[in-house]
Amino acid sequence: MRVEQAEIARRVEKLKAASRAAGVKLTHQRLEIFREVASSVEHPDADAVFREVRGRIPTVSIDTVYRTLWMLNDLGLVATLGPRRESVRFDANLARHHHYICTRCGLARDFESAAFDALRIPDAVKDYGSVDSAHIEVRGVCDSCARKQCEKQAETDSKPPRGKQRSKSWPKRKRS
Amino acid sequence: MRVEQAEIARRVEKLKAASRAAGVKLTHQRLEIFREVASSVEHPDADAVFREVRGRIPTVSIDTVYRTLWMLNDLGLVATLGPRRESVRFDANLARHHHYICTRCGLARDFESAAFDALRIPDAVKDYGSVDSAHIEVRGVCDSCARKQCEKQAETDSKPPRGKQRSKSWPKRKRS
DNA sequence: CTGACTGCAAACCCTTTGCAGACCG
DNA sequence: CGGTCTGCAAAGGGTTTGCAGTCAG
Repeated sequence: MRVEQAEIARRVEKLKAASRAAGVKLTHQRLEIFREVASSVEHPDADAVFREVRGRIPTVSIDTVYRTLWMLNDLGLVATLGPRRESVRFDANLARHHHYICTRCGLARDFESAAFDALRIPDAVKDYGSVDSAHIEVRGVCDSCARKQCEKQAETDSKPPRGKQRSKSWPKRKRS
Repeated sequence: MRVEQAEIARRVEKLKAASRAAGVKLTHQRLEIFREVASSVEHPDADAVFREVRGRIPTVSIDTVYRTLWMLNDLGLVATLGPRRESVRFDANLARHHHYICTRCGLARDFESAAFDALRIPDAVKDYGSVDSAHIEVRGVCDSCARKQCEKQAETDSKPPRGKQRSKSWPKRKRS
């Protein structure tokens, strides 16, 4: 699943304008990195972007991906997903939206909720500090993982799933 | 700010019951690690728990903290905060609640919203997979950081804050 | 007593940074 | 052409793991 061409083009235009305005150079690498985030609905992390972009520019380095992603973030062209810090995922959808996240594989998807958007943030929150954004985070197990779970259940069979097996159950991203 | 004694005691009882039920040993270290998460409202990460617990058990190692935290998570005695994976923060408040997070220092606080809890999750979400939980994540800059920002503004003075200064602006956690 | 648990140290991996050459504007 | 940007390599720093001794039950 990808974002529509028209929307991607619109986002790229915005990038061009912003680069000019900020006085940063719009290099081939930067354009492709942005294009990747802008056309994906997967909320890729740096490594995922890297793998994709490498298909088009075989010489890009992961460093450039990191640097560019943060630059885009500073320019306000992408947002980060997650509480912030380490292993962040990026998001070029700047419209108001919310996230569904699979706790097993990390899949992230957007959804909208007019009902929530109409809600007022409780006053108690303002005592903590300023409010820049508010969104819903729904967690669950995505269909794909649920299916795998069933298969695994079949082979593991009667063993009670008790503690201690975390590291193995979360697939780690690997640099290919 | 800490959780009340009575609530902590209740949580510890639950830990004891769960350990017995799961057949895992309730060691001194595990008890103190859990007690730390259970009495904090800071949503500490592994390192923060480590620093605190070390005050009471000078010989604990960070490894044990990690192992125990994930074990508690597997036992359902603590939840994780954030989309999951790496540099996760833990939370022993299992009641329905929401999070305020400072994008500058990472401070995390709970709040409640009956209005949100009454909302129904959009049907579109169910297409992605099962729904285990849903909560609001409000992001902003906490009062403490806002104050520091002002001071810094004073010395940096007239320089326009454009792009490229991210690494420096996010204080990194350090092991003491 | 004995298997589960701990601490140690080293391995892992993701992310960042210094630097010299490449390239955009 | 000059300053920015890139790729490389190495450092940095958080998290995980193998192992042998220790301790809860």
